Amino acid sequence: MFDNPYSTAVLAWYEANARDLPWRRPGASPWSVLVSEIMLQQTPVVRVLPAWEAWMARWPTPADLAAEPSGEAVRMWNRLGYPRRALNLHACARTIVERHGGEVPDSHADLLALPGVGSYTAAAVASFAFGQRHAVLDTNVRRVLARARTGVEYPPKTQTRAEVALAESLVPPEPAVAARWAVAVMELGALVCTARSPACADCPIAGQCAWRLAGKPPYDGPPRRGQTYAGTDRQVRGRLLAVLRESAAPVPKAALDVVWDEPIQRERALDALVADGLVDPLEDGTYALPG
DNA sequence: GAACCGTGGTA
DNA sequence: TTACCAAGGTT
Repeated sequence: MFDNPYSTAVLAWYEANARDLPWRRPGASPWSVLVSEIMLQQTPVVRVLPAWEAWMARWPTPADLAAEPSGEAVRMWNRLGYPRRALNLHACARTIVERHGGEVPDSHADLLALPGVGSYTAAAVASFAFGQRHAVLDTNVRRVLARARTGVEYPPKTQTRAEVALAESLVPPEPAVAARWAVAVMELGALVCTARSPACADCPIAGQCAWRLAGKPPYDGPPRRGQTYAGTDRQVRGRLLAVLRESAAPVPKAALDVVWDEPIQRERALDALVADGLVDPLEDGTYALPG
């Protein structure tokens, strides 16, 4: 087996250009890596940095978080978005304490069994925290491979088996090199091979990039539309939860009612938050973050 | 497989 | 201003 045709150039580029992110430092614990990966799901690094610092200062180990009510995790999550991730992280902490002796498991299968941990996050933690050999396929890597190998500007909207097979075919054989490759190619996508205006002049594999060599043909597939937000249940849920986050005490329903005029949608959103375990309806008719 | 799940920055 | 994008996962 040989390393892929990009690895030498990408690894050298990473050595010189990697960001100094706290969860990448030598002393970073597997727990701190897991926290970073959950926080980074669909969320930019610049917004995760302060949240991660505060989280790790308060709950340096899974046991520290597991000892708290889940609502404290939701409150600490603040406005990072997708607050069920806070619930997931809290459930991860309890599972890690109850089933793994308080240590983040190192096997891909055990990681995958944790709530909120899918194939990407399991591979990322196994690779970054434990130095294992896995294909780590996130949105950055998908874009790099689409361009360099497939010759198109953007990957398909949903991940395909062909993309997984391609990513797996490029993983260097040595675990330590594979782990380095995983973080390096991801960083290349984040800093150089970006979605909007890629900096091909700074790219270490520009000479081997199928898309650039084809003259950078523009994307011609179906519209890659993002979800609209204004007026959706998600916006209502966000407002409702914000009220509870900002209140130290349980709030009367009237305090929730004022955040959205339309009662049908408001009730539906509140019911969904309760069903999701993000809101606790108390017996006296008030509402609170879960205990 | 498509829809849903938050929030904020940028062009 | 609207639309897209940001280290995805679950149903």
